[in-house]
Amino acid sequence: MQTTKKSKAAKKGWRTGTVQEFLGLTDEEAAYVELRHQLAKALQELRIRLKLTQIDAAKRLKSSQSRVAKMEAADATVSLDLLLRALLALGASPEMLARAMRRCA
Amino acid sequence: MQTTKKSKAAKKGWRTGTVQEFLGLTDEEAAYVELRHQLAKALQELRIRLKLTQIDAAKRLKSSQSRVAKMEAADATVSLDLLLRALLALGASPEMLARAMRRCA
DNA sequence: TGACAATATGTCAGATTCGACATATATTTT
DNA sequence: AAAATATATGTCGAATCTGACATATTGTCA
Repeated sequence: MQTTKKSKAAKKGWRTGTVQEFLGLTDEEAAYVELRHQLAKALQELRIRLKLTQIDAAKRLKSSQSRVAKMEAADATVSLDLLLRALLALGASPEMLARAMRRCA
Repeated sequence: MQTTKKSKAAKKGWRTGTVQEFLGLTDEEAAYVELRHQLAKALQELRIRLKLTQIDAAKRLKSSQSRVAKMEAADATVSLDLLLRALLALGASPEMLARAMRRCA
């Protein structure tokens, strides 16, 4: 779609730009947020591939359903630490983690 | 050197095995520890490549020299979260992180 | 539709992790 | 080898993160 969407938006008087610009994030912060989202997504995909409910997953992780929901939503109260431990607990391979990292680029 | 070292050790009456076996870690715990160590090493390598002292690095990370030392030592009081934020703050690329992950395999 | 399972969101006390400081131990320079 | 620099280790109050629970919302099937 290239510039189509953007120029249409401009006509309507919208300002355009990246989320990063809008929130005034540094590159580092943006990378951090992106990383969290990629890992969160990887976690959800893995859980679903294993055909587990969030409650099932919570048991394996020795956590609670609500926390699993927050992990998958990359909620601000969830650390990268927890996300990674959760992925490992569901059997994610280093390869899988590496792929998630790559997606941030 | 294959089995040489191991068999020599056996002759001397040493028990052999992995650190994981010795400490009785689950696969998940072992992977977590390994991950921490790889990231810690990557951080140190990056800092040195940038010719920064731990104090210099601490300033960029808005942290303290002692904490940087602990990060590089993969100290138990340092979270993966902090390690990753530190790497990003020093400008590590997603590619670099992916490589560190891979090394865990 | 209404019941039921799954997921999402808000809150909080206890646990963990944080930066900072003091101090010990290398390592380098003179 | 003493001084100067760099790194490592111990401790602590404050800040953040965690699991658990309550509750709301969404999705699914009879």
